[in-house]
Amino acid sequence: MEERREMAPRYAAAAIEPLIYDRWLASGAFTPSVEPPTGAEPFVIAMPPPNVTGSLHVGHALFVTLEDILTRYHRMRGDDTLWLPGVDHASIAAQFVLDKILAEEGENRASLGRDRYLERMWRFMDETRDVIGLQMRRLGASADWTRNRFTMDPMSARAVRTAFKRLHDAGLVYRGEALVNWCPRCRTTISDLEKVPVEETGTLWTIRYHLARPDGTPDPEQSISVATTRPETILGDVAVAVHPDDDRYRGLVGREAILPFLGRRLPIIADAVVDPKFGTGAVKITPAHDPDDYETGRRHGLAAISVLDEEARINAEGGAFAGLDRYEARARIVDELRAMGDLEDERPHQMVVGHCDRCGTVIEPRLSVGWFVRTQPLAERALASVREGRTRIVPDHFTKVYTHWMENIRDWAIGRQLWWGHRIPAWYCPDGHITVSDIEAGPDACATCGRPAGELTQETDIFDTWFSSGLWPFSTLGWPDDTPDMRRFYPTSVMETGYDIVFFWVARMMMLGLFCTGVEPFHTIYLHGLVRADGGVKMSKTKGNTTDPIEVIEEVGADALRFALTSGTTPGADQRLTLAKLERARNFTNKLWNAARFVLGARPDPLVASDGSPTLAERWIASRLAEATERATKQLDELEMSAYAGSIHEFAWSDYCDWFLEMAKVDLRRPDVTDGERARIWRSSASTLAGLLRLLHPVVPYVTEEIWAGLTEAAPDTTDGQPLLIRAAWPAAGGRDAAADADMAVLMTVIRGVRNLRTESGLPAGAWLPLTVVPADAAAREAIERGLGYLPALARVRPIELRQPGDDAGRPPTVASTAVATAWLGGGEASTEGDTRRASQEAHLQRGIERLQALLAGDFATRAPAELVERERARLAELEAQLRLLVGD
RNA sequence: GGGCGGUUAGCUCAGUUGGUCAGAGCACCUCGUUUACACCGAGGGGGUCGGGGGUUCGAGCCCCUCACCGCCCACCA
Repeated sequence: MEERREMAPRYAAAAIEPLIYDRWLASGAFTPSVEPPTGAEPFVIAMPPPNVTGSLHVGHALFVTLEDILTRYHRMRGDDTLWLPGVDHASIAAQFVLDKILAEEGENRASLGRDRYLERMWRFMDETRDVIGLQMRRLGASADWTRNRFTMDPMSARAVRTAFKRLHDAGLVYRGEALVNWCPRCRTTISDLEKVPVEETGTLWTIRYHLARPDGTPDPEQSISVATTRPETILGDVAVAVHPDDDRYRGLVGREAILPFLGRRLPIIADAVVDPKFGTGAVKITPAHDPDDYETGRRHGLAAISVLDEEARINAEGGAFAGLDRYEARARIVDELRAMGDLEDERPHQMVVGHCDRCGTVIEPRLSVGWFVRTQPLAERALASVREGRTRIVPDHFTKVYTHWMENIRDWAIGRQLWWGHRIPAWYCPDGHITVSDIEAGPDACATCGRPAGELTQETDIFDTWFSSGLWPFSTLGWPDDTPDMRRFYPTSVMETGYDIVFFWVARMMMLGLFCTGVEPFHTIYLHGLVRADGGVKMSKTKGNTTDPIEVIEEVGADALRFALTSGTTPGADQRLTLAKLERARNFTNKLWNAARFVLGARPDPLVASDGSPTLAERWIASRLAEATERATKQLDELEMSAYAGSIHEFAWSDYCDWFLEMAKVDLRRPDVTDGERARIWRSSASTLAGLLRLLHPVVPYVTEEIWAGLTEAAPDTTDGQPLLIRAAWPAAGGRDAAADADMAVLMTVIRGVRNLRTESGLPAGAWLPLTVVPADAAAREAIERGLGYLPALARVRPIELRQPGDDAGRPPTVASTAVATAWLGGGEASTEGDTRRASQEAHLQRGIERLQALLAGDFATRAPAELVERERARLAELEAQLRLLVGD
């Protein structure tokens, strides 16, 4: 342990934080004890494992902070707490990133081959995994690193195989042909979720198809025109469809048109899918390249002809256009149609085009055979869990989003034609039988015909990354085995993640968790918002407006970043991280530091036994601490992290620093104070500080831990002999002291009134002025009497004359009046400025009085609860009294 | 085309079940070198809570409607 340093006036977060993290790590505090503490409730928080594709951004910092707050809180509560960290292998994203790196090295997937490519990927993973781990630690993540997991580790691989086999056995996965989303650049299938719709202005071309004469040749006189945004796909046309009730085309149904360039005969069919009002009312049918057409083709028994290859070039089916890229082909076809006189129209057209979420390339619907999860049965259970309250979504309004998606869910294409990921554990035998196995080495023989393993070939597709991510809450704990961790830490208490991945991840975890384990994978889904750049725009690397959390930490410290990200937010709502917010948070850590510097520095030496009874300041702050503790506990239990941060900030800054410490100074410096009393007052300061540190530790763990270290030396009895705050107990709320609260309220009112009066009257701020106080009644007088000792220092007044109620003889024009007392300062005449202020104050009072009089004259007085009416009456009386004083009767 | 969220002081945002809720921080104005902190202290100015209706004794908070802003979902060629 480093030597105790002199506390500097500035808190040097960046220098201190790493040392503290090492202390935590060495203490083993992050890892749950081998045996769960007796009687402890389990608390398990789940995090979205970051993609191992690079370093963390400030959005990751947000989830680390929120999860760490809950983890630290529950650990202090004595719960059997686990926060299991890890990373996700992110197949498509990882390959996208690695491909770019390889390109710089003059290599590519093909030049390396599968094995060397994967080798290179593992090296890349090892590097980034370390970076992510270090960043999380720097943020203060008190996660259990002994259980650090990776979605590509053997434990996860086994869970993936098992889950797939069980789904297969249950008939919930199938292999089949379908039109899938294909990214020609990533060269893989992607799910509907990975396809992002982009509004674009394209072109709507109208193309004339000549009708076939009986001999099969095009009729130059007769034609039918179709509208399309994708002329290149006409090469795959197999029919032309019109609406059955469309009189314009009634006579044509059953006849045939001739496909330009290829001469294919296209039956003209009738189908209600056609909107007669759009375009020409006649639609070209291209089953292999359009989802609607695919369905239409199936209904009419039409062939599906693929004309594009995996890189979206025209294939051999395209005749003379073969080999051309889809956009080149489009231009050529349009040109030639125009030359032939068969391009009837060409106009700009607003449309939505699907792009690859990863690389931005326009997605191509592509006919292929692959593996799918039959989602409906799974979704029904996942819906019931939320509907019936076994899993709760916070904030609540996301329940609707979740429900809507689940109710309209479509089968999930889980195969990916990539290399990096879990290979689908299905084997094919030469006779076409499929064997699914959960054994790592694969099946011994074909499950259907018994052909030996040597004759079987494994599926080359890998799983969609989200399939393995979807098993996260239990694949990380040893499932499918019935491990101690499974029994102890499953299901998860709070699943904390961003709302942007509820479908990708949360929904899949719900479905797979329920299927695999039979229970909901988590009790609560807490969704946070996105962190946006200053100005409200989304952060993105291409825009260059990302915030590097480590840079921020080096500037203001991890605590400040954590506090800034936590406070002033609403669950599920986006937030902007501004410099002002970070500075405010940094100032707060500095404030704490200095408060501690004062308390620790004020320790009487020697510190004798305490003597005497607590002062008003001591009793009041104890009462306030009790209230703050109660509130913080409730807020954290209800996952209101922002409100928690705000309320403790308020308690620390206002109650403890601005009021209590200032009053404690008065008590400590009283000339007649005994050593025993001084010791008692100081111990109150220290123990309140200890309580404050405990309450604050979850959100600003470093600075509180550092101060705690000082406290354990200076006042061991306030820290339970616990050298590390991270292991200290969350405080139990003490009792309130109603009498102290009431006295303090009176005193604060008087002090604020006098301070206000000083400024309002234009009296010098630094001057000691005589004060006259006339209490409103005997009770107020007693309260003021009890707090009288604090008045001189806090209001900078002396001497003080405390009169009997009603005795306001010699009252000058400028006074401060409140419900509890009237007071005035001597030693100065009211300035001109004071006069104008008085005028505005008078108007203000007048307005308030009129409003209250109107209120009390109406139905309010008879219909509202009596206590409310009373309260308003009292307010009116007070305002009237103040006005009388102001205008001098 | 549906659905959701937002619109509160100059800025960034809090406002739990309708009744001191009109708030915080920053910014602004005045004052302050009292031995924790100027990354500070004291005081102050500033908002008809997007517009318009309605329910209620009483509405940022509930209902209707309109206007912007943002997001999500969606197969119209």
